[in-house]
Amino acid sequence: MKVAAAVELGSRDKLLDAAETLFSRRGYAGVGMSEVAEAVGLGKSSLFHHFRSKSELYAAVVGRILDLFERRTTEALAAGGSPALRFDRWLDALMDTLAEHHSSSRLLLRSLFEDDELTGASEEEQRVDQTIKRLFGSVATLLKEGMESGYFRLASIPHFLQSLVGLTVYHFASGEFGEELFGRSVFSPTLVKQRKQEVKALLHHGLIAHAPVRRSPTIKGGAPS
Amino acid sequence: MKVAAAVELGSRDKLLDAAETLFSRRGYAGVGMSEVAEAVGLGKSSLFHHFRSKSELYAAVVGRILDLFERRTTEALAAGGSPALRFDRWLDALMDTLAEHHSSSRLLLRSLFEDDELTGASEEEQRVDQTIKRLFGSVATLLKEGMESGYFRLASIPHFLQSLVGLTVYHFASGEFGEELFGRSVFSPTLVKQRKQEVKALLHHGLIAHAPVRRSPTIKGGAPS
DNA sequence: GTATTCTCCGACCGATCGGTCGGTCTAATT
DNA sequence: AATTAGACCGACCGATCGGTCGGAGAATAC
Repeated sequence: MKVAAAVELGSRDKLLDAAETLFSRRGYAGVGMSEVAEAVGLGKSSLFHHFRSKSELYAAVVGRILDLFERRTTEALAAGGSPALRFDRWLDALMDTLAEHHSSSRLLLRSLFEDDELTGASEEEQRVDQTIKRLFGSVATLLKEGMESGYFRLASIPHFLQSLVGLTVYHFASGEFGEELFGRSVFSPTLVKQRKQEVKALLHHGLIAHAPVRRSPTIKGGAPS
Repeated sequence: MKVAAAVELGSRDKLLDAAETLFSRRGYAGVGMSEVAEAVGLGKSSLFHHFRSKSELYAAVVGRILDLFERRTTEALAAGGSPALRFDRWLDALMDTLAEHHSSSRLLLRSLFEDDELTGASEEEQRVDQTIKRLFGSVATLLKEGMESGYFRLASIPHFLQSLVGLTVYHFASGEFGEELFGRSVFSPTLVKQRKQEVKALLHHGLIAHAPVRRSPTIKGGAPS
């Protein structure tokens, strides 16, 4: 049985890693099974030894990163504190995870907005759907508590959720376009830190100034191109 | 010569329409040329009569909706007024266009976050890139003016742009997931109106309450599922 | 020692991929 | 009437698609 030193990944995990990168970049249909196998130096038949079908491989990839997000979310929410504190901790955890796991944003975005990448029938795919629901459900609960406690403005919770996804996941998924817009990778440490600040500032103050502008924030970046 | 009544679309336009729907749903790699042709009752060879290659077809589809967005943006910005007024008009135009043109959001999102859907070499694809740059450039200019005039809070313009895309384009691209979250299609008139209000409220006040909550907005929707 | 299990592979399958080719039919030009 | 040009199609091309099959090689179990 498995004794395996921690440093050396098994073939299965290497395949998952390679598939994750490829699927995140080109989507389900854009990646071939032989391509995934070759990426880790295996034959296509060996890939089919570890995963029975392409859809199973994809579901495994998505399931893995979804589990990661759920774990981080649970951690951030489980540790106590006011809704304000827990929300802030969750937002940090979310953006840290998106930032450190480069392919996660695109994979997540794809599974949110591509309806029929998978048929949605197989067991593992249903598990993916359920995980997403649970994830959004626990954040929704947090938002509700935050509103009841007066920390959040009263607003539509579904819209709130959509806004949070749009503000965070999309940004890290914007890849080359984002890189051109900012002049550096969206994953660069300074830019990640900036994004956190900008999102939090937006959530706190909006983007439209009220009355006299009191704060004198550092103004960064100009028009693109 | 073309006399063609306005009601009957030429084969080329019908192909573009069909391709737009299919590409928006399943992406470049996920759509076959024969599928596009069959969708309008033509043979594959006839499709290749109108478009020399698949990438040319895709570029034509994306170029067409991008031109629409540029036209609407130019209209909204050209009509005079304060930066505040012009921004508000542009935001309305953007979301109206996203709402009425169902496939546009996904197509736009894909061209923003899928780097290598196309090779990026052919002329038409470069034109797409340039249109995107021009579009974002003119909005960036507006934001800059708005900040100088004191209407907008001072913030990073690239981040501001990313936030706007995330708040608007993603929402309309969220398809089935959005439908499940809200209990109705994100394109339904009431939901479109709601989204406009929510986005504007977010831009004006953020999502975090300050001191005593003054406004008493209609609270809509609860936790999903 | 042998049986079992795991991992991997080469060869192959039918189907579909993007794309080509030769040709037909129709309508406008001359 | 003859020619041209555009729209369209069936048949076909080589390549690649997801997936199968039988077996090789090494390790573990008994």
